[in-house]
Amino acid sequence: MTRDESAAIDAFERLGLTSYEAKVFIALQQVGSGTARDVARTTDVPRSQVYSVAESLEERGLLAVQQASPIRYRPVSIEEAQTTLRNRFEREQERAFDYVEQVKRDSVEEETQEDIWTVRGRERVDDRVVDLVSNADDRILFGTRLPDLVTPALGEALENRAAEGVAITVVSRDEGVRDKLGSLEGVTAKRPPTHREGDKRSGRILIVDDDGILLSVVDDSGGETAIWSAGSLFASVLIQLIEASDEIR
Amino acid sequence: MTRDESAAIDAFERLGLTSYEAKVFIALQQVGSGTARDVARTTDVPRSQVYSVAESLEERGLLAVQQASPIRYRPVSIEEAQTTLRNRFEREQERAFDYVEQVKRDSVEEETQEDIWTVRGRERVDDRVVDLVSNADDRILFGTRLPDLVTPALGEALENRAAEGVAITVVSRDEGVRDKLGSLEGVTAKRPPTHREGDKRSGRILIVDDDGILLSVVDDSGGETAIWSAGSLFASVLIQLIEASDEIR
DNA sequence: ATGCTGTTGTTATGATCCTACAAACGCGCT
DNA sequence: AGCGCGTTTGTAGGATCATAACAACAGCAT
Repeated sequence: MTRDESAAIDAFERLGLTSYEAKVFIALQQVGSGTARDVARTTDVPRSQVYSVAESLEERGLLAVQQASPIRYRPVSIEEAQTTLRNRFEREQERAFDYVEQVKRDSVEEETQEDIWTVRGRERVDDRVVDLVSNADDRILFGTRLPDLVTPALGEALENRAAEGVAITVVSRDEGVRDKLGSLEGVTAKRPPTHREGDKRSGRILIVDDDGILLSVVDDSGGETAIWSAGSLFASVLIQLIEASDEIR
Repeated sequence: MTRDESAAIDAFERLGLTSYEAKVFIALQQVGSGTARDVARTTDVPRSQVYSVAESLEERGLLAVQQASPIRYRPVSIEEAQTTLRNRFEREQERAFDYVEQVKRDSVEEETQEDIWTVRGRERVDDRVVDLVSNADDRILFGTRLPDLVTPALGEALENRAAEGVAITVVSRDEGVRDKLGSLEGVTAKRPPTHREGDKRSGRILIVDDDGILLSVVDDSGGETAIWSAGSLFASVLIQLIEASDEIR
């Protein structure tokens, strides 16, 4: 069992297959088609188990069963397997969220709660940044010294807002960041006036209108953690404090 | 626990969450945000379990944790949760199939094996039909008495083939089927010459070039099962037998 | 301070379920 | 009988579910 193979099996497991199912499917893709014995030979799945495993794979639409003696199995094409799995995923997701949308509380007033939230992980922070940006009505201020933190999704969101007349300022001491975002229609890119030499931990800063703020830091191992708040007194006070300093402006 | 709710929980489980995780996520969407106790109140998840469950949900990016006392939890928006899950799915699928593609045997000769395969389930049959159609070079003959078995994907596939100069004939005694497919560019729709009154079981028939055939039946409970073969002597013989009769033509 | 009460967050402990894995069995064939 | 095929049964291990116990702490009356 190679390193790659067990990684692939793990991935299949996260897609909802059991490890036997993953192994049988992979084995069948290797040998093209074959009997239970053929499959058992190329994997460490016991032959007696192949039958039931193949049956459940058939129900999932990942292989075809030939009624013969001995029974032969044949995998569907890779493309077909992918679309089958994807369709299944979309169907389940729809079912799951349909209900959630039904029962979701209309959280109207809740926006003004005095809450500061923590988000861990680069992608999570990405999502939150885009979400905040997308709700901007008046102005957006975004800053980071790390080009990696400027994602395509952020660019799109900023462009959309700019098209709606939202004033957008990007602040960075990194030329790449300024070029990438400054080239967008309606986006102004600046250098921060001061330069703190020892700054190796700050990640990004985002200010939206006068009531939304996000601030992230990057720890030693590269993990990003952000705090954010929107529509709270906290947020507006923090914004005032930050903008009173001349770090960004 | 309503019927809908447990269905939604099942769907979340198939997406890879545990039932506790699903319950906590749903509960948080209902209440907006809250403490472990709030969550435990609106579900049957024991409060002591909420903490660890919420932690794993945070790792999945489905909720945010507020560092306070007591700890407060807040779900991400439904849209964000969906894209997070979808991204995860796509990533895993890519990982899984990358490996499969690496090791997939170049099954060259294998096409000409003498095999007849069985496919169970409407969607599976749909997929196979589209796959066979897409590989047609010369001509396609498709027939069914059931309008439901004419899917959009089939229509597209036929249109594509027609554009490549493949001769396409659709045979049905159902006017709706003839209209739907006959209206496509390059598709000829016909009525079958004979009419067997007692035919309540046949599903669809597909003949591709002179070497691919698929035949499906519908059982009492509406389930569809198909047999098919391509590139085999079986297939060509069957095609000759069928076309010798005047049932379709 | 002291003691009481209720809550919070953590941890431990069975019960239960599913998968992984192994072995045996019935059957048809030669 | 001997052999391969397909089915069935049994067991060990792990994850999840469900409940309980625990220390730490805040509020409040003595």
